[in-house]
Amino acid sequence: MDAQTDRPADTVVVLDFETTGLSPNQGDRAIEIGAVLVEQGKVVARFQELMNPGFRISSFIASYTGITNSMLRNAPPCGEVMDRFADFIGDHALVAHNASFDSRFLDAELQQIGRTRSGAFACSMLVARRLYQTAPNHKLGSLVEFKRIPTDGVFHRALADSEMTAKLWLVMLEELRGEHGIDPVSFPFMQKLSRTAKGAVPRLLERAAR
DNA sequence: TGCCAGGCCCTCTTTAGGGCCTT
Repeated sequence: MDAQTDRPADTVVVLDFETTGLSPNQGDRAIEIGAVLVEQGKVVARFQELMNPGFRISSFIASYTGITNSMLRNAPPCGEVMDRFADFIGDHALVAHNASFDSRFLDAELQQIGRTRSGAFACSMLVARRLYQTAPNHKLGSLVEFKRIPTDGVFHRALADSEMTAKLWLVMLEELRGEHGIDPVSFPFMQKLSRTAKGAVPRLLERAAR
């Protein structure tokens, strides 16, 4: 397996942002980053830091995340945290639930400090939409419940959500290996699966099987 | 004052509209 072009899907950084809103283009900023480094299917490192966006967060965000203005008052600024986080992710492949959201914030925050990422993104939500077409919906919490993945009951905090996303990701990889006979599962295959029309998913899985 | 995300994906589609998902 080519280390650069065909990386294994079980060695990734799974990340999750809590933010002041939905769009960095509208001035929203990150307020917390959580991530786990997964190597060969095992969590080997964790990253979690609050960061001060430089303005007060709304009561909605405080209520939604449990992160308050007083918690952020003495937190380091976004740039300082993101510089450390960029070192944490290195050139690893990246995974997030609804990756288009987290990739926008990651790239916007890195741009603020003149850094970039090299790792490609995959989206656990898009893969889950293909694999679990009978799930009631594809919210992270619903999928965790659907797959009976144990949790500590914490939701909408960055590290907890990244841990749950990592567990969901590994469950999907295990099903692709065990039930569909695809081994090894490469990161590019997961990206391809996430972009395959739902009706064509069975044929893709069949072709990829041993 | 009024407006305000963006990408994916389905369908009563493709010269479009609206729900889902993330905070």
